[in-house]
Amino acid sequence: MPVQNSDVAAQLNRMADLLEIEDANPFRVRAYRNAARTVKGLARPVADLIKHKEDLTAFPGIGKDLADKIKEIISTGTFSQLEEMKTDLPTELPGLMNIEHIGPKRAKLLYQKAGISSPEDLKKAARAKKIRNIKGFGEKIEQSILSSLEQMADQNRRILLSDAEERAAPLTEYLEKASDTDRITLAGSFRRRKETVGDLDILVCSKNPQQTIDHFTGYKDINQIISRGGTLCRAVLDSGLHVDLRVLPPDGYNAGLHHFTGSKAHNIALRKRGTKMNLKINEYGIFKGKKQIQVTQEKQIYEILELDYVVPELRENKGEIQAAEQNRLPCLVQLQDIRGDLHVHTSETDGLAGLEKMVEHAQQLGYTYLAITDHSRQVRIANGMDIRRLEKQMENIDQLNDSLDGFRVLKGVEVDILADGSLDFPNAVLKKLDLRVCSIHFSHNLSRKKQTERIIKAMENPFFNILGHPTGRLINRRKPYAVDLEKIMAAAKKNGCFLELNAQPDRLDLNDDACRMARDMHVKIAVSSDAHDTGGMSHLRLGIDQARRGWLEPADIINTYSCQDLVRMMTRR
DNA sequence: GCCGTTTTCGGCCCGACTGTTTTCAGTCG
Repeated sequence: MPVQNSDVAAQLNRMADLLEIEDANPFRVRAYRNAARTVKGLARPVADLIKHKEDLTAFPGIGKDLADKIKEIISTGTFSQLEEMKTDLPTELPGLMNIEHIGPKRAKLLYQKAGISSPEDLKKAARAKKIRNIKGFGEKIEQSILSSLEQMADQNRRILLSDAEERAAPLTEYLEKASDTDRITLAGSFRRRKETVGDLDILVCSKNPQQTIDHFTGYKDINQIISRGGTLCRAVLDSGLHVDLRVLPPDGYNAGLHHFTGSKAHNIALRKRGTKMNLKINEYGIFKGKKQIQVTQEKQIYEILELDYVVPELRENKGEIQAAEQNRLPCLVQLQDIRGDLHVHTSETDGLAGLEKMVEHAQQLGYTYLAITDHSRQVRIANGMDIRRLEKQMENIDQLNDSLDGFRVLKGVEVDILADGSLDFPNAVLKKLDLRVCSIHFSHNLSRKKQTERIIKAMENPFFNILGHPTGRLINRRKPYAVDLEKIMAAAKKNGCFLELNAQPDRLDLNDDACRMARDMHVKIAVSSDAHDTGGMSHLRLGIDQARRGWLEPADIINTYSCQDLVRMMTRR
C-alpha cells in the first residue's frame, strides 16, 4: 500500500502528541504540527515528490530533519524516533487528547496516576468517580470529561455548512432583538465557508455586554451553558451544536471580526508579518508600541500589513499571504457569474419536478441555459431511462426550445460509468446529446488502481464531458472512493474533459484542495447543483463557496461561459 | 524542529475562561 499524505501527516501529528505529553519544547511540537499540515495540504502525493527527487525543504515548515523523517515514513510507514518514543508510553495515549478537557498534561497524569490510556478506561474510571481523586482533577472536571465522552459516542461534532446555516438563522434573528446590539456576524469556519462547521462563532457588537449575554442565554434552544464571562459565553444547543457568543466593543469590532474569522494558521502568519513590521496584532487591534492603530474596516488590517485584501474563503495560510503581497490573488468566481446549471434531474427519473418547471425556475434564477441530465438505465433505483425514454425526452426538449427566447435547454444525461469503464449508453445515442455528465453509482469498492483506470478509460470515450461527483463521498456518511485524482485530472486535461463540483450540501465534491489542484493543472470545473427539484437548484451557491475556497476564477468554471462557447467545449472532435 | 533583508543563535501568537488552587495550571481557539 502506498503511504498517502494523510498517513504521513498522522504520523507527524502522533509524534507531536507524544512530545507534548512528554513536555518537550513547545516549538518543536509546533514544528511537527506545521509539517503535518503542510504535507496534508500538498497537491501532489509526497511519495511522488520523493520519487522525482524533489526538494521537500522547499515547502514551508519542512527542514532537513523533517524531510528525512518524511522519507522514512514513505518507505517504512513510520520513523524510528517515533517508534522509540512509543516504548515509553502506550501507543493509544495521544488518543485521549481528542477528548474535550484533556490535553497533554492531563493525559500524562491519567496514565501515571491511574494507568488510564484509552477512552474506555477513562469512562470506567470516571463513572466509578475515581478521576476526582487524582491531584489537579476534581469533581467538575470528572463530570465534563464524562459528558464529552458520551457526546463523542453519539455524534460527529462537525456539521454540514448548510445545517449550520439553518441553525444560525433563527439564532441570529433572536439576537437582533436585543437592545444595544448592532452588528452580528457569524465568524470562524462558517464565514470562511468551510464545507463543515465545528461550532458557531457569533460576534456581536454591543455597548452593554452583560445584557447581550443575558439575552443570549434566554434563547429557547439552548441546552447547556458551558461557560460565561464578561465578554464570552459558550453554550450547547439542543441539537448538540456548540455556540460561542463574543461581545465586542464598537471600536474593536473589526479587529475581533478578523481575529475570530481565522483561520488560526492565517492569523499566526499575519502576526508574524506584523512582528517584522514592528506591529503587534491581537483580537483587540493592531498596535505600534502601545499606540493602537484605528481600524474602521477589516480591509484596513491588510492595508496596514501592505497586503491586498484576502477574502475569508482564502484565509487558510495556503499561499494567500504571499499572493496578497505580490498582487496575484485570484479574482474569485461569484454566484452571479454563473450562467446555467449543468446537472439537474426531472420527474422523468428521480426528480420531483417536471421538465417545464425546472426550466422555468432556471429562468427565474437568471440563467440562460439549463442542462437536463436524468439518470441512465443502470440506476434502476432512480428509475433510470432506457434509450427510448431518453430519445423521447430529447424530442420534448427540442419542442420546448422552439417556444423559448433567449434561453436554451441543453439535452443531457447523467450516464453511468460501468465497472469496466464503458458508458451505460452506446455512442450512437450519446452523440445526439449536447452534454454528458458521466458518474459512478456502483462498484465503489474497487482498488485505487482499478477505480482510477475505470474513470480514465471512460474519459477516453469521445462523448465523455464531465465527471460527476468525482469522489463519490457523502460528508460524514460515506468516504470518497479510492481514486488517484491527479491521474484523473491529467487524463481530463489530455482528453478535453471536465470535472464537476457537485454542490449538493453533503457532497460538495470536489473538495477545496481538489479544486485548487484542478486550477493548478488547468482542468476546468462545472459547478452544478445536481438538483432533484426546483429548490435544490439554489444549492449551487454552496458549490460557489467551495470553488472560491479552491481559488477558482470565472474562467476556470465552464458554466460561466456563454451557451455557445459551452456547447463548443462539449464537442471534443 | 524551523527559520533568517537587524539573526546560523535565539526567537517562535497569545488572551479568555475554568477549576483547583491559594496564586496558577491547563485547555481551548
